[in-house]
Amino acid sequence: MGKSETARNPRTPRKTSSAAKAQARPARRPAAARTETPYHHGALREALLRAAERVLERDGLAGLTLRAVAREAGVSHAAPTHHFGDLTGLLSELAAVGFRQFNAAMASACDAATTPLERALARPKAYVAYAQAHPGMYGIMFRTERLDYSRPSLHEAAEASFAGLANAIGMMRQEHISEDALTLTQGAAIARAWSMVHGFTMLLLDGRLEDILDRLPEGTTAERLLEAMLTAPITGKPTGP
Amino acid sequence: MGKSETARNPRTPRKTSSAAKAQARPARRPAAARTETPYHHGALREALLRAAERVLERDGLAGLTLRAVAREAGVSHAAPTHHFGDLTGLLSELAAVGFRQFNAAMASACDAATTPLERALARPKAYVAYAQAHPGMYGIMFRTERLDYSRPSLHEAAEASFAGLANAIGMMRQEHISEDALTLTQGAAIARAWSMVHGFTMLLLDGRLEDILDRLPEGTTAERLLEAMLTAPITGKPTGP
DNA sequence: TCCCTATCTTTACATCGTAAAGATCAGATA
DNA sequence: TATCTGATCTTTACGATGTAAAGATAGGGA
Repeated sequence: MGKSETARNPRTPRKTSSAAKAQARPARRPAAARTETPYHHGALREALLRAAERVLERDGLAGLTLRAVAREAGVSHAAPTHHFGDLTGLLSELAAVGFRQFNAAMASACDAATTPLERALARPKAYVAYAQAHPGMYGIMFRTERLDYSRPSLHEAAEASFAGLANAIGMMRQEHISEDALTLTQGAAIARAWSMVHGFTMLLLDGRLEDILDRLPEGTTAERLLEAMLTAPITGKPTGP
Repeated sequence: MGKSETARNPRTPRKTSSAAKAQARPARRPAAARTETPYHHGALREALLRAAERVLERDGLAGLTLRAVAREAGVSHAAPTHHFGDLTGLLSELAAVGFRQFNAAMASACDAATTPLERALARPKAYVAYAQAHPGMYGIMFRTERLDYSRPSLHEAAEASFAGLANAIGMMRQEHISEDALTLTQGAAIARAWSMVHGFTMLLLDGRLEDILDRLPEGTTAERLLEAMLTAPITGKPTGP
C-alpha cells in the first residue's frame, strides 16, 4: 500500500538514514523545523489521545489500533507504547476521556432541567444521547473487555460516573445514600435505573430495538420510547419479562 | 513456541484418536482409518463449532481465533475458512448455537415455574443464570460487533429469542401482542423488561455491580438483587435515575 | 475407468502488538 | 563549556492473526 509505515516525516531523513546521511544532514537538527515538530513532540501523549478519538470516529472500534493512532498522529508506530505501555493502556486512557465527556454531558443536562419531570428524564436522555452521538467512545467505555481500571485516571472518571448516578437516585427518593451501606431497596433502585438506561442504550446501539420501533406508531423515536419506558405505569403484576 | 502451526500432522492422525494406528501408512488411505478420521473429516463443521465452544470456555473471547479453533479441532488453520467463510462467519454460527441454548434454558425455566410470582421471575433469572454460566458465549451473542445477522441460522435463533420475550410480556399483561403493530405502552413494556434484564446482566458480568453488592446487607447475592430490582414498588416519582 | 466437485492442506502476505536496541534532544552536572 | 543522564522517539525484529490462492485428496458418478 505504498507508504511503508514511516513514509511521511519531514524531519529525520527516515529510511535513507544510512545511504544519504552525510550529504543531506549538516550535523545537528535543521534549526528551522523546531517551530512545529522538534524530534521531541512535546505533547505527544495528548496528541495521541486526540488522534485516537479521530480514528475511532472515522474507522470505528475495529480500526482503532496502536499503529493506526501512530499514523494519524504522524509518529512512528512504536511511539504510543512509550506513553501508554500497551494497547490496553491507550484504550483505558481514552475511556477515561470518554467518561469525563460523559459526566460533563450528564451534569449540564441536569442543570438545564427545571420541572421535576424534566429533572427525572434529563439524565437518561443525556445518557442515551451521548451514546448515540459517540457510539465508538461508548463502545470503548462499555463494550471493550480490554480496560485496566487500576489506572487512576480511568478508575476516578468511572467512579465519578457511578457516584453521579447513585446521587441522582438518592435525590429522587429524597433520602441520603450512604457511602458505605445500602438497603436492599436502595440498591435495587440504583440497579434498576442503571440497568434500564444501560440496557436500553446497548440494545439501541446494537440495532436490537429496530424491530420494536418499526412496529410502533409512525414516527416514534427512540427518545420517545425511552420516555415511555421510564414513565409507564406498572400494570399490577411485577415488572419482569 | 515449538509447534510450527502444522507440527503434529502427518496428515490426519489427530491427537490420540487411534494413537499408533497410522504409524505405518503405505501410500493411499489406510483403509482402516476411515472410521474415525479420513482425509475428509465428514463432520468438520460441527466439530469446529464444538471446538470453538471449548476454546471459548478455556481461553475466553480474546483467545477465540480461527487458528486456535483449527488447532483445537486438529486440522489445518485454513480449514475453518472453507466452512464459515471468515471469522465473522464462525462467530455468527457460534452465536446461533448460543441463542438456541439460551432459548432452551429460558423455555425450561418457564415450564418449571408454578406460582404467578415464579412465572414472572423465572425468565429473568434464567437469563442472568445463562450469562453467568456461559459468559464467553453471552459475550459472543451480545458484546461482539462481528456478527452477521443476515445468516439465516443466526437471524432465526435471535428472532426466536426476541419473540419469546415479547410473548412473555404479552401473557403477563394478559393481552395479545400483534405481529406487526404495537402501542407505545406495549413497546415500552417490552423495552423496559428487556433493557432491565440485559442491562443488569451486562453490568453484572462487567463487575460494575460489585460496588453495589458490597454495600448491601451481608450475603446478598446478585440473584436477590435482581429479584428486588424487578419487584420493588415504585416510589411515586417516575422510575428514572 | 476417468473426471468432477467438495474438502482439506500448503504456502504466502499484509497487518497487528510488543520487545529491544539505536538515535536524538533537554537539562543537570562537572 | 563539555559531558553525562534520562526521557523521548525511531528502527528493527519477531510471533500471531485473518485471508487469499494454489495444491493435494477423497468420494461419487459419467
